[in-house]
Amino acid sequence: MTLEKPTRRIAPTLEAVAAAAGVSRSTVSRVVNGSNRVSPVVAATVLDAIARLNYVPNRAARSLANSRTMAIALVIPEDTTRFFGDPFFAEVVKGITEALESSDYVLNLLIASPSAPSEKTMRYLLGGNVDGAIVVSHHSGDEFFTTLDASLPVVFGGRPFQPEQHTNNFVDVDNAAGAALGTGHLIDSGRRRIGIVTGPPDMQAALDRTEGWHSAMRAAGLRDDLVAQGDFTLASGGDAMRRLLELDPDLDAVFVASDLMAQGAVNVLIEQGRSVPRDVAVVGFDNSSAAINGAVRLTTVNQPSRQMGAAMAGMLLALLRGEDVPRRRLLDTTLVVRESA
Amino acid sequence: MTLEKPTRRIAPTLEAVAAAAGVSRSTVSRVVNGSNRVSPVVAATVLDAIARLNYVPNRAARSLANSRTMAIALVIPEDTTRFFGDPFFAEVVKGITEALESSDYVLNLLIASPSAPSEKTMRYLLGGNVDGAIVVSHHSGDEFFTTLDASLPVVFGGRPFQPEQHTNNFVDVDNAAGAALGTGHLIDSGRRRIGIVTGPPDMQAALDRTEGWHSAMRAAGLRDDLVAQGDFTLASGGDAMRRLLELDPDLDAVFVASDLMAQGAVNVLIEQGRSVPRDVAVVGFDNSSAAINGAVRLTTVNQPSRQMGAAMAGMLLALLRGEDVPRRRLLDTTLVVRESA
DNA sequence: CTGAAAGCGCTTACAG
DNA sequence: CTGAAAGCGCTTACAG
Repeated sequence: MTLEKPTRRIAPTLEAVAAAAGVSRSTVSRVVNGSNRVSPVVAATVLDAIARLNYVPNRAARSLANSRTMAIALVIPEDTTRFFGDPFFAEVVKGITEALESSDYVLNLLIASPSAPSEKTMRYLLGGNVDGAIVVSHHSGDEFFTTLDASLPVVFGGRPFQPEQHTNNFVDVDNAAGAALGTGHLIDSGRRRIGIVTGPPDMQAALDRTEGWHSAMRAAGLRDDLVAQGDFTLASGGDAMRRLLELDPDLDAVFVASDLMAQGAVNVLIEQGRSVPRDVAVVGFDNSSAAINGAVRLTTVNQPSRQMGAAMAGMLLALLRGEDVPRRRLLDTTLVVRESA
Repeated sequence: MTLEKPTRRIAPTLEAVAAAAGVSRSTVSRVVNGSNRVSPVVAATVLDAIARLNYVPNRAARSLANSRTMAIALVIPEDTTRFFGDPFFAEVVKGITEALESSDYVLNLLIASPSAPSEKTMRYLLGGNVDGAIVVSHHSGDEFFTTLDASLPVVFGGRPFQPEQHTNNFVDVDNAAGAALGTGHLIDSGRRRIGIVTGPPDMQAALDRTEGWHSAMRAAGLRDDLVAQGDFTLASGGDAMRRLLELDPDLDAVFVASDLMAQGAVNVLIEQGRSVPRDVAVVGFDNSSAAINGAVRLTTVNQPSRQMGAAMAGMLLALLRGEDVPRRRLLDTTLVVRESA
């Protein structure tokens, strides 16, 4: 396909290709779909005709005939600003789109409400408009999505809150282990009064990270009572930091459950005249661009966000191919040491 | 549609509804499509059957029959991380999705290369897979998109670089006027040595903002030679700021063509021991969340990003309805004064 | 206002 | 390996 000036000329059909190649529609269909039950010579003739006519199969017709849409929904049960405002998700989306680029699937963007999906969203997902779905940023209370896999192949970005007796496919990191890793770095560097800024309790990853902090603290014989809740936004990180400072002005470190929140926390620390990391050391989570964009470059727990996105898409693609794939995939976290701790 | 447990039951067809209602398929089709050529009583019966069977029309069949896809492409000719990394775009996307929520259209995400679209992208766009497209973050050199409107209704987010004799539909602000507004604020507050951090020269908005700065400076009789180029990323803003400081260590203000870059510039200023705004005043552009997320809250030129997104979607929807709408829409910028200037 | 019928552009058993 | 034919689930003139 050369980059000629686009025109609204009538698109050639399978029929036209068949006529041009002097074969039946069945045969053209077979070569288009890569069937091997076509003789090489005939296939070559057909391919030639396709190129000559610049034939592109009609998706709707194809979809109607074989009931496959070649579309995947990217479901984001989250406020857009919140979701796209976090560079971690930008990387995940990038991984997904890259992995899909070489496939024939297209991505349908479905922004759903954090609480419950709209009727339009439900109808769309259940109405056979997509072959599968990737759900990112899942919150508890949204059982619609966790039971959606009864109707559709679904992969979650991050282990979702699951109804009893139900498990979903997902790609994630071991959040508890990652949090323990980050907290351990603070402990190892001699910090003793270590607080945490958590994520929202309706997200599994937030809960797991909090738990990792608790266990690392207890294992080191340190008090794990300095807790303030955030919601994964920058502003909430600052607010939580303020509360921690009130709870204990003598704290010497804080583990923050996301880099964006950590950036907010660092801003507040500086604002209140504390030096980072001298007075207060800060460890973030994600290793997104938020970790290097702020006033202080953050030491943080790395999540391979891009690969996670690619893994989500890869898992879904395998599912759609009917392959029997491992239903959960945990990637590794690592510690990235920079200035903040 | 109640939130019952999704199952892979065979979806009821138009045919089934017709049988249940005791009418022809034509009639059911008419009530589904809101035709008024149906008697009220019959319509009621049909509606009842539709509700009872939980009927949802098959998109593919519909699309095949009337060659409308009810899908819109959101084309992003930009690196994902870059695009989604800028909160300004997050707001625009939010405006678009909100405006589309009440329509029957779905949004297909098309991430294209900044240089040239992939063959897959071109085929998709020209292959009748969408009814229209919204192109955001357009760069020069990409004539494919600016000539795409010969085949498809297209709306640009931001006035695109246009080939000669060609104009595109777009929604934008008057970038030059906005930049002059921001620069004027610096001048009015007594600053005299005012630099600029520009956006990339392959984007029209960047060029226009630079021009607005030039004209405001010249109108005030000030030297407009303190220029450093960025690319709308945070890091580039910092780099450009460093260069400006080398060009003239005595500069007392800088107009930065985006908040994200301004955030980077502020970081560098602080790092180099300059107080903002005392030593150097900074005015950004966008009034995105980047303006309030950094170490210093930015004075900035507000773009109504959410409304811009909504306007893009609205314009495209009108075009798809066949309405004769104004092909370009300029929204107003305003100055938002905070701490940085 | 309503229905019978053709048609949208593919895929897929079924024969051969 | 190849083709004729039915069928996917809708819409839309065309009659009446």
